[in-house]
Amino acid sequence: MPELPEVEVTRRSFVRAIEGAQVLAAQLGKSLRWPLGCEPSLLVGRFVRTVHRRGKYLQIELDHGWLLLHLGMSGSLCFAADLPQAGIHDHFDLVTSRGTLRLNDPRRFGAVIYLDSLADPMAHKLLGHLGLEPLSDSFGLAEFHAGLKQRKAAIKQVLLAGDLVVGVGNIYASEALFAAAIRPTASSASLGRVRVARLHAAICMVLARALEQGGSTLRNFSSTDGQTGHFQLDAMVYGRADLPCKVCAKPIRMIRQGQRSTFYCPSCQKR
DNA sequence: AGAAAATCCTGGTGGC
DNA sequence: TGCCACCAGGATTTTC
Repeated sequence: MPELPEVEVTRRSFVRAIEGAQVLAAQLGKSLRWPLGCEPSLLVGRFVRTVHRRGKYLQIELDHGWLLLHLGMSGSLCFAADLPQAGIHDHFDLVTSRGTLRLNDPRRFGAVIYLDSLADPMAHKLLGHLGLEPLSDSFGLAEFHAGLKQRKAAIKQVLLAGDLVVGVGNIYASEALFAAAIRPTASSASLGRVRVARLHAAICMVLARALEQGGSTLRNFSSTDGQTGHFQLDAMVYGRADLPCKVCAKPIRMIRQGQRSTFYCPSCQKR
């Protein structure tokens, strides 16, 4: 399932190729999470300026308007000159002069949304509340600490919520907390400066490493050129319930927090 | 009111 | 083999 590193890997894999392309056609398959917001034919003739990313959202900047794109939990994009006829799970094609950008999304939790040029894409309700970008300079330790202090929920759930820091999904939340030796159930506000600094560094490290490695692929993520990532090979705790901790050999524990599974080592992450 | 918890969407997978 | 519970990200709704 695409998390931030996967989304960034996807973006990088086609941004250069699609910049400057002119839209020749747009086709919608089955409906996604939300309606596109315009007739697909409205996009024809427009030019692609570039592709940005905010959190797990990709923003295709056109010469007139924007396409906001989310991969949900099973979405993937491919961009190629020659694509076979759309398959059962292909739900959006943006045919351009440089190739076709295709969204494949079996579970259809993903979305493609058109915003007209008057809209400020950052002000859109889906983006407006998003937190700091963990891979950018804006992810400051002081700001992160201040945000953590005003939330009482379990640290794992604060990370997951996305309104303080984006892109730390279920996998990376468990991994970052392990790397920082912090128990996922610890109250966010209870974390002192030293542990917050450790967590901050861990989030940066875990995401940067996943990005270097081409994103994680717990199921079937692949970037648009078909390269698959391999983060799952190095997961320290995620998906390893009852298996020995790679550091201390005690069994990894799985618990549920807010309907989500969390993995941690009770010995390495004592509080 | 604001924070936290529950719910919902879909389809692949694994257990029986 | 067929059925069914389960799981996932995150917006939305409900509860506290």
